[in-house]
Amino acid sequence: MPANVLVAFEPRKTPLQARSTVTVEAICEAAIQVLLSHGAERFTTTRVAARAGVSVGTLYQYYPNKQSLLFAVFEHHMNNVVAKTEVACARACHKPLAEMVREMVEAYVDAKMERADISVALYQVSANVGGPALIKRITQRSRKALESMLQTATDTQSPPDKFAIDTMLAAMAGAMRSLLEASPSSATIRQSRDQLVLLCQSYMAAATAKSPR
Amino acid sequence: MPANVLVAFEPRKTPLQARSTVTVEAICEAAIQVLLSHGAERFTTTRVAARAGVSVGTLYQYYPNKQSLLFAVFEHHMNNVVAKTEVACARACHKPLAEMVREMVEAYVDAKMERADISVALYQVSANVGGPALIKRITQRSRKALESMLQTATDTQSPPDKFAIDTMLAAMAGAMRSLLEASPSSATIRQSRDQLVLLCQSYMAAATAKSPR
DNA sequence: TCATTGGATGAAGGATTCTTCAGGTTTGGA
DNA sequence: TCCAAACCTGAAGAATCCTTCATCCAATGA
Repeated sequence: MPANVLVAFEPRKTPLQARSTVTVEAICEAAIQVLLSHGAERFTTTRVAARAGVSVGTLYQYYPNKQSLLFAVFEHHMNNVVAKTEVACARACHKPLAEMVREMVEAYVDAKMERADISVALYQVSANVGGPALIKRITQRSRKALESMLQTATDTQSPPDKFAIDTMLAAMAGAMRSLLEASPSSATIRQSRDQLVLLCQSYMAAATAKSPR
Repeated sequence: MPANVLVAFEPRKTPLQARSTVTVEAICEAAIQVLLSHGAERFTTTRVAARAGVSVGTLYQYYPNKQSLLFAVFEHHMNNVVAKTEVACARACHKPLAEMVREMVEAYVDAKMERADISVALYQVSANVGGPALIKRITQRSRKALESMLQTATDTQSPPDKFAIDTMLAAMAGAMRSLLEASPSSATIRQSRDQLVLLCQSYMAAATAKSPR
């Protein structure tokens, strides 16, 4: 029951005045910082509030519990990444397969890297905050975007199927995680990104090459 | 400082009599069960002891703290998986590249699946228990085994480099995780395993095809 | 047989943490 | 200006948890 899992994390109330908007953003940002500096184990609502420069009570005015705060940060980050991936997919339609894949992978890597600190921090949390349920949703969105794009490839008749796409998405996530957790130099990032592009390109080509030609 | 991180998790004393060996194994097994049924957040030494049918004090006789228990289970599982992968690598020497990769990937998937419950349970924990440090060690071992194997491929001159191998390992881990967390049917497992084989084969071929021919 | 070492017990101290709520402050419109 | 709504505060209740240690039981070998 993914739905039931997720409703428990809904925010308590939405900020109306400008003041509270600032507060909520400060809380989210503080949450990330606390996650990074103290780890998930010692992630405390009190600590978050202190770092955000507000009192605990304020935090609980917007998030019914600790998990909902974590979930909000998690969801926000994931939505941001998928959104950028979707844009890349839309932009890459009607091109050769290899080019499509490259643009999509690069967009994904860049989106993750844009706030590498958040990405890293959230790995500690995803499992304990309805992560799987959310990841399922996100994967579906990504798959749809990819399917639409791949159907318009100029050099393939039968695009890779659902399973191939899901496998690729999971592989990308894994490679990305390993990269992020190594706190890489920008040179390493470029190199790994190229490797990931190659991986996805060759897999997609192989998953396509079965029937046509 | 991976070394300093890891020493803090060393067990307190090793069981000598048969009785205590049973106890320690019961504790480890109970740890997994508690992890699965209660989640990492509510993973408690008291709960583990209760499930193992011993008292908390007994637990602390063998593990200096909660983390060291988790770490022991984690390490044991990882070592088991790498070991089986290494065996597969050794067995697959002096064969064509594609066959090598297939045997190795299948061994990896099978090893993970053998105790899928443990694999799943540990995802919740790896980040908070010196996981990254251990994973680095494990990755190095795996990489070495793969490098040795790939050098003996009968149909390639220049095997894939360090970066390609690491990328593949990370991708495999990611795909595996996604598979495990979906609590798949045995049909799905076979299918995903084949996809993963194809992914690794095509990537390794592509990473090789650069210079030679 | 019996002393010695290994093994097991579980109540309780010490420390955190989550969350609430009664009461104060600020904002924005009438 | 003034008031209602939005916001903020932070001490404290309630609930866990981690870990220790004084004490007892079991095994082993001399």
